[in-house]
Amino acid sequence: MSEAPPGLRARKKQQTRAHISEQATRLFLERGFDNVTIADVAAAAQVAKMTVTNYFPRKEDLALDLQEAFVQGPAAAVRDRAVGESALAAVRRSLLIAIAAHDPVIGFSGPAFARMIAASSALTARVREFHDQRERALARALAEETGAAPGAIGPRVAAVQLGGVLRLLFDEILWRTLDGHPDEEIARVVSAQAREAFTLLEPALQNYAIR
Amino acid sequence: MSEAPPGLRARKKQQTRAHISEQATRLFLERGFDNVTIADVAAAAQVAKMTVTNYFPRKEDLALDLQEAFVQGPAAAVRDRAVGESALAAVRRSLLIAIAAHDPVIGFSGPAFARMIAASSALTARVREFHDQRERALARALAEETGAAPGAIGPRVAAVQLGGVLRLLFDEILWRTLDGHPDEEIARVVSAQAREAFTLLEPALQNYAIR
DNA sequence: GTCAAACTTAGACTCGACCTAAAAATATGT
DNA sequence: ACATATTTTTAGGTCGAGTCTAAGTTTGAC
Repeated sequence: MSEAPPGLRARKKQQTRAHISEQATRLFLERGFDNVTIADVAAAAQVAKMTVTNYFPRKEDLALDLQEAFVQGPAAAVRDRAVGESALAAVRRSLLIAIAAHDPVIGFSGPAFARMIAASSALTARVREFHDQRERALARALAEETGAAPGAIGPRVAAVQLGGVLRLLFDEILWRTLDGHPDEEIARVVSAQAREAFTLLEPALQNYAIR
Repeated sequence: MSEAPPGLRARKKQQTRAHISEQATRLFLERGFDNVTIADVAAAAQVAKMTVTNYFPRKEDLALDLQEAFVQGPAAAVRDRAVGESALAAVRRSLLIAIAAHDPVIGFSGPAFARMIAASSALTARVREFHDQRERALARALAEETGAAPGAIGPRVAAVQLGGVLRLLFDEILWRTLDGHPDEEIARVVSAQAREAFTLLEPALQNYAIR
């Protein structure tokens, strides 16, 4: 059930899904999210409208495909932290690596993509929702890692702080991309901002969730 | 222009607006946000559909009328803080007062209202947007009060921390209301949680923005 | 009282989201 | 290889939010 060679049907599904996503992204970048209808996407991908909404229940999902990595990233960073490393240090380390790599997941998505998001309130709302889910995932991870009592406030306050700083820096990268700055420069500037921001959290979180 | 006795037209506008809002709220609480159409509201208020969307561009605005107080509250608390009081202390103080007063603005809105919000993803998304706007307003206030350089990261990190804790406690109140607990008990429990949460922020913010 | 501005109305339209029934494609058992 | 079952795709429709326009009505100013 879980194994076995993928099979024709499964392969075709992946193909169709990828094809629809590609066509959608192309159209969105060309014309802007709100100026492309689901029918347009279906026509470009040569499938029925229903097939598009079948693979992507919400239109926003057509444009934002990195959801999983985005939401689970920081929680995973905490779970995988080194011995002696605090949650703050783990999140900071993984963020600085992502910044240096110009990782699309944390906002390095190119000017066209940044414009697409900023121009659509539906998309910014969806991104906001992802930030929220990410913070919840982080809170769960922190609760498990610290063995906190269920419903305890500690992990949630820590998640608010770490997740909030990540959100703040994501916005910063997006904004600077919109402003036309090159990725190299943005990485330099935001890297410094990240260090500064996490330093401000250190008095509260320096010794939190050390493995 | 800004003064002069209100005038018949202005009074009627306020009246119409209030009347539509009342009818809408009544219907939403009776049947749930998603089970009431704008046409239903228009019919109940005996106006044209267009008049409803004229006063309330988004359907969610029909249900969430406390926006202004919600968004500006914490920023105002910071601006009005006492001499020698930190931003954290000011926000905490105003929150504890609001909790003791069972203030609807911070989540004491009754079980029916809480159910209405929780049941509608459109409404929870809008609430999330308000949290975001509130944090931005707070960041602006903190930047002004500390005389930070434009674009500085300090006030934004502080706003993330304070705004995040407020959001967390708002959710807590809503959740406990949904769970059927009486306001009195919720106020007691959340009051304690608030003190605990702000205490966790103290190492980072104890001396921030003291007037 | 007349006229201009502001507000309301009816009706149409687009689009996202949802549903259903049928058709097409693929997998499975003999 | 064939018949049958399951999954996926399709066509067509409904609903409701949001937007627009043109015409009607009310109010305020001169």
